[in-house]
Amino acid sequence: MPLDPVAPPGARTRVLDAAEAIVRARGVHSLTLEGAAREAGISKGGLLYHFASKEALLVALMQRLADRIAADYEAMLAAQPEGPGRAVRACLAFTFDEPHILEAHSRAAAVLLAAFHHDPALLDPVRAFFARVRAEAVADGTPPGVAAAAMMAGDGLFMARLFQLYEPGPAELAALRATLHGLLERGA
Amino acid sequence: MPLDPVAPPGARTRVLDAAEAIVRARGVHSLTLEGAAREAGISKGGLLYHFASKEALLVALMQRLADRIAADYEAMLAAQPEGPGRAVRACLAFTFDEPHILEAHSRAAAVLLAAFHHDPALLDPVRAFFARVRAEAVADGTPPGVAAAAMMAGDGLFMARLFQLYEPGPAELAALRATLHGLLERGA
DNA sequence: TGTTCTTTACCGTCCAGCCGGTATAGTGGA
DNA sequence: TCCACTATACCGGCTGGACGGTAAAGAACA
Repeated sequence: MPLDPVAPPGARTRVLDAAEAIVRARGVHSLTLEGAAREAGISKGGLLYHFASKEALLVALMQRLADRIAADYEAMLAAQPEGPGRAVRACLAFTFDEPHILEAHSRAAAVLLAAFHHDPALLDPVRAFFARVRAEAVADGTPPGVAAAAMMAGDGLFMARLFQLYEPGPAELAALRATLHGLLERGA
Repeated sequence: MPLDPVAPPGARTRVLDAAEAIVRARGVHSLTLEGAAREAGISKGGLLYHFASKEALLVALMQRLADRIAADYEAMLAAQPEGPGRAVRACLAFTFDEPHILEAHSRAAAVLLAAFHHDPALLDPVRAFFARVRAEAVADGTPPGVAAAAMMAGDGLFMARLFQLYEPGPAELAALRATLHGLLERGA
């Protein structure tokens, strides 16, 4: 039974997409079950058939996000040659070298915010991801200061976008990328 | 008629403090007018006398936060010798060299989150602050990549703490600080 | 006919904002 | 100095709406 590659998404997926879109477009506080259901072209009761509670919906959203992040990072990591700094290089690639990741980031931000608002514990998968990457960077042989600087700069950029605090232009972005790579190669 | 230097704070201030404390301790969603009023030792009606709406309360909270941030930064800036990299050095001092600022950061995080949740536009004062610091760093003569790296790393650390994603140990923190200062002095 | 999915209608709770009222401290005559 | 009036600060009950969640009845399909 081959899967139709362009099968229309099921109600469950549509609900997740809708919830994500709402949070992204109109903020955390406007995510309601009724709104998400409407956006997904389903009734509220229908939504609650798939997600027993709002929390369950957010957990599922968070799970999907964590899976996607992990998969993306895995791909970045695989593309990096082995050797010191590998994990950090993967992070930098994550931040600078994949346009479609920017889009993913923006959606991640929405989910992150919604989850944190509902219950900080929902971020546990993300915490686990960070712990893993940070541990890899150490095991990697990257000097701690360098690893921290490069990865946190990426996080800072992410936060700036999350709260729409500022958006660096292409030139600044390129300079930042060069500086961080220089730091990593120089090793201090 | 000299002002008593240790006069008990007025109701208005108590309400702001209470609201801040609630958001910080129990999250954005548990901030209610009634709760904030109770915590401040006042009735809900009394609170609404001082703040016409919940939004007004959040605006005031945000304003207070922005003022404090600006004042702290001003102090850091004044303490730095003139010359290239001054603004960035002030940012680093802000991030690493003032223990009491850490405390302030933690409170800032709560307010920031609450404000963003209610209405992203409430962050405008913070956006203005970032714009100013970023402009100063450029006018300063700091190479763009270096300025971006140093400041964004600080922001990343802030975000990690905001969402409790991770907390670097003292050694990592020291290494990070040294790396960023090295970067700044080297100028690339 | 049974299972899966979906709808409609409804309940209970929570909370922002409203409003009528109270008390205390001025203020301005007379 | 007494009185009438007003402003400031605060109280606490109420209500209307929003929203999470429930329940029971159908549609689609095997």
